[in-house]
Order: sequence, then C-alpha cells, then structure tokens
Amino acid sequence: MRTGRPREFDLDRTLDRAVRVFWRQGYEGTAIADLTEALGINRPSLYAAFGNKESLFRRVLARYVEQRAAYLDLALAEPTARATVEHLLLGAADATTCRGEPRGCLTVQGALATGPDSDPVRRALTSWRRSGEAAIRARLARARDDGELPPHTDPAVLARYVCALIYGMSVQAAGGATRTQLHRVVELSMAGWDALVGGEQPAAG
Amino acid sequence: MRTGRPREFDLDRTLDRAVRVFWRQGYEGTAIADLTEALGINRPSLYAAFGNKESLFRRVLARYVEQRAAYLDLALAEPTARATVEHLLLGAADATTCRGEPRGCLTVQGALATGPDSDPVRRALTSWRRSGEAAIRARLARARDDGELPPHTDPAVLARYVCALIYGMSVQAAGGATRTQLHRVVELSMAGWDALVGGEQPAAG
DNA sequence: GCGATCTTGTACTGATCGGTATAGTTGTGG
DNA sequence: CCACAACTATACCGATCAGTACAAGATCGC
Repeated sequence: MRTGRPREFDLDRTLDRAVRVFWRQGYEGTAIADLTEALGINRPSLYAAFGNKESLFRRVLARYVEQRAAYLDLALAEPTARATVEHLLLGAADATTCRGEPRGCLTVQGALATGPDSDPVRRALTSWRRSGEAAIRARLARARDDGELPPHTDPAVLARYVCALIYGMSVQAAGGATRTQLHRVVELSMAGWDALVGGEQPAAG
Repeated sequence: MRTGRPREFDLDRTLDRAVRVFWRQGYEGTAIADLTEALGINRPSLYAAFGNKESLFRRVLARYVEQRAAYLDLALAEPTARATVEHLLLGAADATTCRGEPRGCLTVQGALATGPDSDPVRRALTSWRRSGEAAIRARLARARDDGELPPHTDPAVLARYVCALIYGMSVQAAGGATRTQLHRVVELSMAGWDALVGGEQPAAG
C-alpha cells in the first residue's frame, strides 16, 4: 500500500491543463509560474509530479498525441487511401479549431523555432511529425501496392503533400482561421485528389 | 551635416544578421545577448540603433519581407493565375531552404505560439500572413473575373489552399525537408491544379 | 499513539531576462 | 583648440527565469 500524505490533485486532470498552456503559449513562451497558476498547484508539487519543464512537456506531448491526434491512427485504419487522406485532413481541421481550446496544433507551434536551450524539445516535435509522415507514406505505399493508387504514384511525395496541408491548416488555425474555412480547404483538396488520382474508384481495368 | 562620433557598424549589414538570429531562434527564443554576440555590437549600441527588442523585431520583419518574401509580389505580377500559384509555391520552397540560412519562414516560425508578453509580435506576424492571403485572393479573383478561372471558383478558398501549402512546406523545411523534396510537392500540387482547374489553358469555348 | 513517508506551502537560490545609467571615446562645426 | 554631439564600453538595475531547501501537514503500517 502506498503510504505518506496523498496527493491533493488529479494527475491526468492537471496534465490536461498543462497541455492547454503549452498548446497556447508554446514551450518557450510558457513559464513555470504560468503552469502553477493554471494548474492550481505549487511549484514543488509540479516538480515532484512531473519532473522539470522539459520532462513535463514530453508528458504533455504524449498526452496531446494520445488524445488530440488520435485521428491519425483512425485515419490510417480507413479502408481506402482516399478515406485515409480525407480523414486526416478533416481530423486536422477539426483538432486545430476546437471551441474552448487553443487554436492550431501543439506539435507544430509548441516549438517550431527555438533558442539553443530548447533544442531537444524542438527536435522531439520534429521527430514526431516525421514519424507521422512516415506512417502516412507507408499507408499510401500499401494502397499503391494494392492497386488502389496508380503504380507511378510516389507515396513519399504524396505523404509530404498531405502533411504540408495539415501543417498549413494548423498555422492558419493558429492565425484565427475558422473550422468552416478549413473544411472548404479540405473539400478543395479532396476534389484535387479525385481529379488527380482518378476519381473515387480505382482503374477499372 | 550629421555631427558626433560616427557609428562603427553598418546598419543594414547588422540588421541582416539580426534577421538570421530571429529567423533561426524565433522571437521568444532570442535573447538580447544572442543578438549582441551575433551582431558584434554592444547592448547600448543595439538599443540606440534599433530601440527595444520588439521594435528591432519589427524592423527585422520588414527587412525579411522585403528581401526573402520578394517572390510574393513577383508572383502576383505573373500574367496568369497558374503562373502566380506556381511562382508562389516554388518561391516558398526555395526561400525556406536556402543553403547557409535558417530553414523555414520567419513569418511562420518567428512567433507562432507565444506567452502573453509576446502577443503583439505574434499578432504582427499573423496580420502579415493574412494580408498576404488577401493579396493572393485578390489576384485569383481577378483571374476568375477575367475568365481565366471557372466562374464557380471561390478565390478565398483557393487562396487559403495555396497558403496552407506554403505554410506547410515552411514547417517541413524547418523540420529538415530538402529543397528537392519540396519541389516534388510543388510539382504534385501543380498537377492537381491543372487537373482541377482544367489544364494550362482557359476554356476554349 | 508512533515513526515512516509522502505532499504541502513558503521562501529562497544563482542565473538570466530586457533595459539603462554613466563615464569614456571619437568625431564634427566653429 | 574648444564645445558639442553621437557612439562605445562597462557595469549595473529590478524582474523574472528554472529549480530547490526546508519545515509543517497528512496519511499509512504497526
């Protein structure tokens, strides 16, 4: 049995609040004082529960990815490449424009350009984005191998194109773009997909 | 005639160095000590020449836009909407992947998510991006009115789509994407444009 | 109740933040 | 040669930074 004085705050609930602070202000723009105030706990409690600022941010990132970027895995599980891409774009548009939550994407705006001290955090975000791109590329490669996409398509280029749209919409969301506006961008992108890849059905023979 | 001891450093040359520091580290990630070291001047000289950190950043932004984002005006002056869009995308791909210079775009990564203290700077960048989008939208609206684009096209959506690609490529460049990789994305995007808008020629009827 | 163990709040650390006072230096105009 | 103006360099300001020492408070096993 765990002895000692019990913690007076809920770990997950507190972590969720920390997610929003880092999401809104970025890693370097967030001071420990901002966190203790938003979390309603004292400094030593924060350090005891989450370690230093960087390790807290990494836990925040993990929770953000698990909750807010869950659409990624769902999208990859879609039966077709087209559905995957549409799910990705719509998921990004929605996740970056949630009412009552910060605009944009933590993995983009959390630490895009930083001073040397924050380099490890910046690299962690970059690494996460790259792994996401790799997963999308693998999914598109499978679609091509299955004959769903034309054999001449380059999954790497396609994945980078899709991710560029996702990151770009995230930047626009951070700048105040509405969900409706981003949905229009997604519609346009999917129309382009259909025009380029050849409609909603694979080649009929 | 200007009397007094002459300045020992070149203003423009020093400003160019400041551009690179803010470009690489972002607004909040840049300390005055970083600047004085990179610029080779003392703290009071910096303040006398450029004012405080925020006003220096605004001058840096103006110079960056004038030099590194010059492709924007050139693109808008292209004779066709297609040439404009291609110029924009290629210009962004090139400007964010210059050898020997920071990767990405200052107007995106300079202050995408910040603490409250840096809010004015963040808003200034957002405002600049929005004005760029508006200019592109106006150019595309003109193309539609001239009959170059189908009458049902929505210039606002199209402009947001193009800007999303630009910002997205900028994020990817900041994450280490190469110029060649981004050029492939541009090629794909332009193929989509042609497939969607209907080829390189306006309707012949 | 007692000691062990953990969390709490307060108060503090050295370092760094943006910004400046001040004195010394180097030039120009008369 | 002198008075003045602008720049340079050092050294400093209060505030804030991330991180912690320490003592009081709370809960467990015994």
